[in-house]
Amino acid sequence: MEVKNQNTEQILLEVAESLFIEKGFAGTKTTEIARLAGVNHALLHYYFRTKENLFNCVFERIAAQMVGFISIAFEGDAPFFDKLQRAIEMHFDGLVTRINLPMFVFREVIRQKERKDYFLNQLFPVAKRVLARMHGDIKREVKKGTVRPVKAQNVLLNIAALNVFSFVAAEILFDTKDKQNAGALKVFLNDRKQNNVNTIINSLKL
Amino acid sequence: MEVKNQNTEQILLEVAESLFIEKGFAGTKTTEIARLAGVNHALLHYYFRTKENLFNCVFERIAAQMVGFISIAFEGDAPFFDKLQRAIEMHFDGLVTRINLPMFVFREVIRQKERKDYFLNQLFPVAKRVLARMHGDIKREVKKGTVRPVKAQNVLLNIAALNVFSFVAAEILFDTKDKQNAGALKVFLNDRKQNNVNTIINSLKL
DNA sequence: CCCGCAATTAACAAGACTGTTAAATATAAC
DNA sequence: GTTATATTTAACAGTCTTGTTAATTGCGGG
Repeated sequence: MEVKNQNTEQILLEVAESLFIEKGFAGTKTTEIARLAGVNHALLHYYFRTKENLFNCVFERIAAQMVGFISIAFEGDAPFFDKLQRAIEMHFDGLVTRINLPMFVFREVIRQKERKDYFLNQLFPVAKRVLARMHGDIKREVKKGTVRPVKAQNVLLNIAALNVFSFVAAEILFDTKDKQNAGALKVFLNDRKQNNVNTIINSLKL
Repeated sequence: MEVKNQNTEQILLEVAESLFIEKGFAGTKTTEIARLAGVNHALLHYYFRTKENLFNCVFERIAAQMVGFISIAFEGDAPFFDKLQRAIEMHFDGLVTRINLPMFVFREVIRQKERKDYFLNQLFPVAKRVLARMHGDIKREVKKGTVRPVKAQNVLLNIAALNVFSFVAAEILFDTKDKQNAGALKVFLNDRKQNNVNTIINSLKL
């Protein structure tokens, strides 16, 4: 008999997370979660009562991570374009570690209004702070004549679009689970990271 | 008794399409498709044999549409930036009519390797032609010193990223089904369209 | 050692879901 | 009108899935 006490709950959460991310809510079966976690499937209900409940636990963890990626550093008073480059690269690198999180969040956020509201409520304070800071920076640079007059909101969306889409494209163009493609994938992502920084900065420069 | 002969198959296809798009493959039940189509659920199997089969029919129709959006016009010899603007706007407008298609395709393409291969095989010839033409144009402009040296592939991905993400963001920020938001949604999308054109063009201009 | 509680298990219940079948009905051809 | 064929229906079978329950095991405190 193996030792499984203590952290059965954690194991279930981890397996559930990876399955939910891969297959979505409807595509994931609680029996499979239990099987892969190596525990009796009644235990899943013992700890989490319902599938929906378990999913919410998983979703909250992931939403927190996603929001974390977005809180791109915009503090300090380094030159504007340096800060911008650093922010884009940090956001991009954050996504590298969890390639398929954006897809997951989009898919599941759209599925249910409460989930969307929850996500947006997590997101808003963070986004607001970043936007405020970026807005100030842009205003200053515009006055100096070094940056085009643009809405901070659009810059933020552009960064998110270019970065996130790079990973969605990667998932479609490569088989991200197939280790054989690791090299080509890495080259592709590096090229995209460089491109995203350049595209944003060049689109702003005057 | 209502008259339902003739186009039962079409009705099923249409209902199936809207449900599959909304809820994904696993989230859609054949019984619900039949119920919403107002036909006996055995008919669904009579016409399409299996759920998988029905889904494939739906998917092929949608993949064709998606690829159509991508075949952004790059013919003729108008000035480069005019062609670029037109292409971005056409792609964007194509998506407006089917806001939630990109999400659907991404979600389902990732789910199954054969589906991904099918989609890529549809996509490649179109993308190749667009890329070849764009590559020629960029080369010419670079020689003239009017455009930065960039890979056509990256420009294409940037356009797709900015446009597609605008709709994903719209789906998250607004309730696209709620008619009440129609006004705000329209404003948001128009702003994004303008932004996407400007961002791409300014990022290329020298 | 034993009491009480948490963790675990097997068995089961109820319903959902996909797909089949055999019979009934409509339709078109002759 | 009869026959052949396409369409439609109700009923059902089998499996999958979620969730419950009651019994069992393990374990720490007294």
